[in-house]
Amino acid sequence: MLDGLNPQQRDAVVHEGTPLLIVAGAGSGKTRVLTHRIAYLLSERHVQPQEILAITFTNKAAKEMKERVDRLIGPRSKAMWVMTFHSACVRILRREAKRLGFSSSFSIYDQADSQRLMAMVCRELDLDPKRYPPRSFSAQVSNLKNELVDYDTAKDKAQTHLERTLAEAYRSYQRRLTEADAMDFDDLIMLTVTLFQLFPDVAEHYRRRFRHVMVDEYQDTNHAQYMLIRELVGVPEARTADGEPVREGREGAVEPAELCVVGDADQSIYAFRGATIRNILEFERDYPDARTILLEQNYRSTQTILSAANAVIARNEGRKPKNLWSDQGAGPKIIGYVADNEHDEAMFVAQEVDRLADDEDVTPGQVAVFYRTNAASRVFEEIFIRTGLPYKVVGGVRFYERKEVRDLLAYLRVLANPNDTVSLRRVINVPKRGIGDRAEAMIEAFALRERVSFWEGLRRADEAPGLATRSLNAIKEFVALLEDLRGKELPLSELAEEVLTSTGYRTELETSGDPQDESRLENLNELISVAQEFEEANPEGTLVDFLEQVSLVADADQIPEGEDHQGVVTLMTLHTAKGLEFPVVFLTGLEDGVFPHMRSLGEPRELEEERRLAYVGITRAQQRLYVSRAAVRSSWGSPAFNPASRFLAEVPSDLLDWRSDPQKTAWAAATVREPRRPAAPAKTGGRVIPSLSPGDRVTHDTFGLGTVVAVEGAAEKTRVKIDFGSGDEKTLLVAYAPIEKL
DNA sequence: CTGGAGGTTCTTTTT
DNA sequence: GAACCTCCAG
Repeated sequence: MLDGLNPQQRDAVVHEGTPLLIVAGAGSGKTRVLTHRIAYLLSERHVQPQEILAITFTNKAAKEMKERVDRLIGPRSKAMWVMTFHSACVRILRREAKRLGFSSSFSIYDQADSQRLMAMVCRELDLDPKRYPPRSFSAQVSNLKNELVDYDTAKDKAQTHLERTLAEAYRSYQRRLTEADAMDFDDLIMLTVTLFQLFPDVAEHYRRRFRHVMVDEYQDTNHAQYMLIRELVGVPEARTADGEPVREGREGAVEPAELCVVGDADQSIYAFRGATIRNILEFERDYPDARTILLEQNYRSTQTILSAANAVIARNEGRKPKNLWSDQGAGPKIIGYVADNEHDEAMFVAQEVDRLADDEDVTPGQVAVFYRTNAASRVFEEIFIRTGLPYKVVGGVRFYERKEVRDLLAYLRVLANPNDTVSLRRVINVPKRGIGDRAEAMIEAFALRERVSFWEGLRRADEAPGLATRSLNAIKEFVALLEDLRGKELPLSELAEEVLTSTGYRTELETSGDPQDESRLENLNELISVAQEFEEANPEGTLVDFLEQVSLVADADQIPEGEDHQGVVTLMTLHTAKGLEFPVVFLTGLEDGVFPHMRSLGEPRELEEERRLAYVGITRAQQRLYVSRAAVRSSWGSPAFNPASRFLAEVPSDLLDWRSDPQKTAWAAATVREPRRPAAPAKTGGRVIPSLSPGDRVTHDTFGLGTVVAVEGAAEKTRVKIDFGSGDEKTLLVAYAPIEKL
């Protein structure tokens, strides 16, 4: 059980009695430690499998952990709970739903659903979408829930008119959710915490059951998840989201469970969804008798790659110093490439993958391409298709986010839960059946007045005033259709097929002239085969189970499986890449404004998060790392000239081997981005903005002749430092300064 | 009620 | 350059 572990790993596996924090640098074998720890608990410490709860963030991580434990100890592992935060909470909530006023087959709303619902609520409250954007409201409510703030508290805390409006929308939104017998992603966590706090007997049940709680990627937990862990472990002290200590009234009736968390503050990249690095930094304060074990030996990458990663992350302030090391030798240098534009960059990647296959025995399956934003995947797809390179884009416009897929799922959801108003209204006129906005509004008003659900309103449509006969007939037909479908006792996949046929959805797509409809049909068939697979894997599975699984899939769950990733190049965002490793990694789009992202440039804290993202990206590579940037990149349809990413300069130059002359495109560094709308920047209108790089000679209207010393900043904010002789250097905004290039 | 024209926003990152 | 909204004619 302890074979092949280094001393620190061994300590972590056998540690006993007090809370344990494993600070696991990238590639330091943390999954190995976790799985061995579980196996050790079972075989040496006589812990029962059902007493173990191991929590991860993605299904993929959970699945991998489960498989590896299985390999160590065999089928006994089945009784353990190894799952994501969200699945674990759903499992608990389904059992106890009644206590919170939900049915056990409640729907789960993803981000798109909750945005739709929030849009409905905002319209109902008559809010001007310009001043109160529903998307922003939806995001803010999500943030509140991540901090366990309910709408009453939000209302009490509200200072401004905007905050009061938000609290109002929050209340209304939550009421609609409950009426629809639905929970959003954030509710899954928050309501589980509420459940434990409101019903001590439920909390105690789970505390008695789970004597060992393990949490992976602890640096990515938000406040709600932090509290959930506290509740599960059963420690009476906790703190609020603001860091204030609180002591709950109860004393633990059950001895606290043994807690073991694994994480790495340098890989915290989810602050935007409420993750707080404080959870890991202050673990020792939260759990006073905690032990911390550091894993610094890296088994993944060459020393060159690690040195680059160490140098970059060292620029972040206030972090605990950590130095990854490897005994694998230096390996090849990091290769840098400056492309003329994004097409050139993608072409370079494609050619390099080919070359590696020919010269270095590297297969496409060993290669990954990372980018900052999903939108960047397009160019790679175009070029890879043209060059015939096999690839798979992970995430992006996800399968389950496609319109037709959501439509079919919405039908299924309505069949499982008639109160699911968001889904019901989504499909009420899809395909077109003559129930328009007006008819829908009439029904809504009627349902509201009669205090019945929207579905009930539809069923009683003949009592609703103001409906045109034509609309009424259409509604009657629609209701009959759904009731007929609901009455059918069909296996899942056949039910899905039946929905497509009886609604006319399939016929509509088949007979339309739109070439895109062909791929829509393919997607629907794909969904039906997903349903078939589900049936085969879960003979007992219900429609509700299927819908739940579909709601909780993550991007990372779709990564091609196996060591060779089925022979294809894997393309994904840096966020999705966390936790993975590849022999060859291309880190693309290293431009200020792209990566680090434009919106982080002014914010030191966000910039540090971008840097951690860079650290995550670099440390995915095992053997070879490529870094590339494009001098010109079109975004939003118009070209942008971005300077080199500051992260490139943070990689020690002796580790980097530039494939092309960086001077070649240096001119672009200082070029001002083309104005997006010709009218917008009136001040610069008509004037030719000089593109400058260090060494250029310029003249200034008042300061006279000078030499460019440095260029910094992006786009309109590009500043140049110019030496006008006599020792005085001036920093000027290129866009406004009266300078001319000589 | 539908569909097309025209305008607007959008891009961080995700369970 | 796509996906979404709004407005208006038929």
